[in-house]
Amino acid sequence: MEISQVAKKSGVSASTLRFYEEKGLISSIGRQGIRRVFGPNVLERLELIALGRAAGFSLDEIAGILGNEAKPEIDRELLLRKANELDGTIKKLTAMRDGLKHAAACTAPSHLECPRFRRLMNLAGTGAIKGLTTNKK
Amino acid sequence: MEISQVAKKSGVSASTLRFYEEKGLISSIGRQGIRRVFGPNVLERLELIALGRAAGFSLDEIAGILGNEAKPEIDRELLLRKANELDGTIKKLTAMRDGLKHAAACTAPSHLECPRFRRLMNLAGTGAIKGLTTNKK
DNA sequence: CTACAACTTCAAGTTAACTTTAAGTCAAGC
DNA sequence: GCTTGACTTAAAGTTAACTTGAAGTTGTAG
Repeated sequence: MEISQVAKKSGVSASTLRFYEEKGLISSIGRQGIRRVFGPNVLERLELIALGRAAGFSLDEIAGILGNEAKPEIDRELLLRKANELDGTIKKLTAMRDGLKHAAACTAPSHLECPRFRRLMNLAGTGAIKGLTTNKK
Repeated sequence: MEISQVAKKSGVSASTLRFYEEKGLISSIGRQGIRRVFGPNVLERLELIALGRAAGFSLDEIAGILGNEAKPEIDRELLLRKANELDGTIKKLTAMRDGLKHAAACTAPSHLECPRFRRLMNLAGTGAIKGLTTNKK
């Protein structure tokens, strides 16, 4: 497959594919003239990368995890650690969500006068809720 | 208070405080010579900013929400929208976590042969799980 | 044969939220 | 009166994950 085929099938743009190759995340099976040729397993690999990204791994981490073997064996302990990390994130976000919902419904004249909102502010201020972002767009 | 006092009390570094001021997120009450002087309500303001960040607002969004009034009144509908957004994020992360936990425990010889792991990969690949990041460090 | 779309490389640009650096100001202590 | 340390500004640097741009190459359709 040519790069545009891979792009179309995977939903990953050609420039990103080149970027991923440069980073060692994927590799082409060879060249036809100057053009990259990819094997079909690159699609699986791209799904693994997407999975890793969704789980919160950086590209560098993913490169380390997947290695350069065709059939990567992923460390189960690592998965568990990441699952637990996600668990913590989920708990914090849940506290956040509940606090926001309350604040939206609260009858206090100002949010600043709502004790629950204050608690939430305090939580956020102390950094108890940290390391969370939702991407732009 | 001088900037270092605010930094110490809030846990926000002096350079960040200047940066926030430049962005219009906070403001000093005046100057003593060349040095900024902050009023006590800047601390509350910083907590609100931290709360907003934790909820996934960008600094620009927060600036828009808080305005430049001393006692900001925050749009309840906006809070609710953000709460719902968080709800979606939580659901995705939960699916993710469960998938990872399963994959870690799964007895299939390779993750690639576990149907549940494949489903997870597919989810991530289609972008059903998207717009999520956990910050570095 | 020639045009053209799709590829190629390499370098530089983008965004967010800061941090770092260089050069300067200023009040206080010795 | 000089040093010190905490402040000041403005500009440049940082990081991640890409995207964009410029300039060149190639297979194919007409």
